[in-house]
Amino acid sequence: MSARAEQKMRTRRALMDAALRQLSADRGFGSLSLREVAREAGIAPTSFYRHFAELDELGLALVDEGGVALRQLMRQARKRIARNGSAINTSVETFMEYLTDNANLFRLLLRERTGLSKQFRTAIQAEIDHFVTELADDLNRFGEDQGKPLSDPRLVAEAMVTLVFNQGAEALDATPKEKEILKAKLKTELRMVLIGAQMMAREAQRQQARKN
Amino acid sequence: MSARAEQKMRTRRALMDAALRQLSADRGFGSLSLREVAREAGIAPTSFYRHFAELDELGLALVDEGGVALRQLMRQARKRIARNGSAINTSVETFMEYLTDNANLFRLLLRERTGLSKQFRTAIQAEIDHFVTELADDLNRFGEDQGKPLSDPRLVAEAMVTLVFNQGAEALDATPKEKEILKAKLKTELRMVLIGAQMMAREAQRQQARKN
DNA sequence: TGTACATCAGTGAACGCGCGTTCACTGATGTAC
DNA sequence: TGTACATCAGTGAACGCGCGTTCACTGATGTAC
Repeated sequence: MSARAEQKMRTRRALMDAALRQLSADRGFGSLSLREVAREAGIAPTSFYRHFAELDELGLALVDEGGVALRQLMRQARKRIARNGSAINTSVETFMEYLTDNANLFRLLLRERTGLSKQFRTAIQAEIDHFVTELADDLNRFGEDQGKPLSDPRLVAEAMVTLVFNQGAEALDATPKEKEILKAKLKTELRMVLIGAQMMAREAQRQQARKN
Repeated sequence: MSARAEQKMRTRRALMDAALRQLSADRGFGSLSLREVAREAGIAPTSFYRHFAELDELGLALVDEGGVALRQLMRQARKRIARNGSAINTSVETFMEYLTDNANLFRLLLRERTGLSKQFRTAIQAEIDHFVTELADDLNRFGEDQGKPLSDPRLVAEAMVTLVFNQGAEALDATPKEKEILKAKLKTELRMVLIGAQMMAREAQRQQARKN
């Protein structure tokens, strides 16, 4: 790549990092201003337009990065589960690790998922849907392997993701001690859903058997 | 009350209604301006200060109203459950009814629960905690009555409220048809959690028995 | 009931501020020959 | 390799805008006697 192109990439990166740095418990993406982000990145406000047509475009680029992080997280969790077993424990531990390492990126996903801009919500929903689909596949495969099929794996996956993301949002601003408590709670919640779904599948099977 | 005090109350009400009216899928409380709310309420911007010291104070008054709605909802649900049985079905139906009737009030609660202002989050969390506590009591009583105790009723209540509020947020901008689907999904999710918690309690009992 | 004074919800002009966006520019980097 | 021209990331001045907040005011309502 030419030196010019490399420099351009570096500045683009600086803008995205500047925006991420300014996200926190009290600053949503919607409260950032173009001038502020440019200032933080060390460039003139007008230079911003060499990289993005508007602030939201930068936001969507960050959402993309969040999606990448989610997919990486899933791959990592699978690898670890294959080694350790203990799917729920391992998944929660992996999730929390990623959450901590990419706090502001997840903050963006978790916050803007129900945020102001339709465009943001749609983009994030797509990433989450992908995540849910993958999880549903895993749950299904896992259940069949163990001879404990699940009723409605997709719904189970949705419920689990809802619970995970919600505790995630709380964990973002929690102390390490609080995080441990949240992890324990989350694991129990997930186990409840999983066991409930197994019982419901068993019940449905029994009813089916009676009919035949 | 004096005519003057009555007029003042009416204006205050008009300000709160104006703010509520401007909340929607694309407008969070944080994006409202004092001037806009005053304009919509039909008074001069400066008159706003006769009623609230700042915009957030109005927002917190709305959160209070949301809390009242939540408590009313709970009372209503209990009454109906006493009549119909079918706790989950009835609760979900009642919740969705309230959600629809007070769409923008719930929008405020659901959105600002994870929103920008610490003050808002704290106030809303307090309302939700109260809600969770009541639900946990109900679950506990209900479980004992039926001879099916629950493991950790408080945690079950938290998981349920998380699921309910999340589907609620989605239902806010859903068509009636989509709402029916969301209701069905939510009921199934709640059933999974409940059954799972019952199974876990039974399992714990068995282990306890073995030890003795 | 009538009068004189106090209260106070609502007003309009004015302020300074940070914002997003435009524009014509500069000067280093890239390219064609 | 050297030269002449093209590209384009970054700039600084300038714009109009809506914002929150202050201030001194008005005039209807309330109160004391």
